[in-house]
Amino acid sequence: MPELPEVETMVRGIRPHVEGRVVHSVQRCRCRCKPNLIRPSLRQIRRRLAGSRIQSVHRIAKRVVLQMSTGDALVIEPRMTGLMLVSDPPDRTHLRLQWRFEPDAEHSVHSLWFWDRRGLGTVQLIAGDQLDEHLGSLGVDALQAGIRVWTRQCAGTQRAIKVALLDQKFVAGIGNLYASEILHAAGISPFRPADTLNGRELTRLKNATRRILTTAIRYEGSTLNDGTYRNALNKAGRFQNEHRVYMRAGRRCAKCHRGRIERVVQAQRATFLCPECQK
DNA sequence: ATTAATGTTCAGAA
DNA sequence: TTTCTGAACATTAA
Repeated sequence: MPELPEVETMVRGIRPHVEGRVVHSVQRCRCRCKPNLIRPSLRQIRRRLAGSRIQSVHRIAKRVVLQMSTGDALVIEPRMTGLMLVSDPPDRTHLRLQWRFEPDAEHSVHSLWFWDRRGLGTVQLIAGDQLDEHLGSLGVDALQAGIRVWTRQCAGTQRAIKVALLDQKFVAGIGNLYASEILHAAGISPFRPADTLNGRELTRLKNATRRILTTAIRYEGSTLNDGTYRNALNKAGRFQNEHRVYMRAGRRCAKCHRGRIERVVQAQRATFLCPECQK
């Protein structure tokens, strides 16, 4: 679930509690932790983090980045079910990592937590000069992408536009849920080869992307039926109530009132669309 | 009681 | 070079 709006909500939620804080200690929680959770070793992370200050908190695509005063960056990748929390977690058994802060008169929160039910998420400490290399060839952030970027990227691939939207090198931050919602809002069929979109459609795609993502941020993301996604205070998001196609197969299209929403599979992922108003 | 489905990323194959 | 496939893991629904 954590796509761009959910990760942005995490960042905004933890920022006031963690910016400026000095890390006192880093604890691995008592759940069985997978070997690929953290890099480098916990010992090295402790050595390089302890006593250093969190300078700022950013979102880069679907990652949370804690910029440390030492120049190091802590890059958290929630993947499927990871959460950043400053309050009680959904359950204790899936807590993975805890950062304790030095006591501070201006802050009531004393810990930051990484919680992850499925355990696919990662936490990596990256030296400052290696951050760009670590993030690799991420595309332009979906909220920043202008018509020039959309035009260039779409011209560069024949893949179905829905499949391209999931490629973080194409444009960064969109995941499976928002890809369907964006294409529906833009009135573009998910099957269209990206390089067949005309200028008018590219403009609609750019505008729909910004509108859907900013609205989803305002609603603090989507919490699906499994209830996994939560904001930093363990509260559910509200954008799931605004979905027009995602998980709505068989229901009438709320936009054109003609078609019924269909579920198809593209690149082994579910795609939802209205065959009447997406062309 | 198996099997399918679910959000993401990446390595390796086609 | 680009695109596709399966695996990493946990949980729920059918």
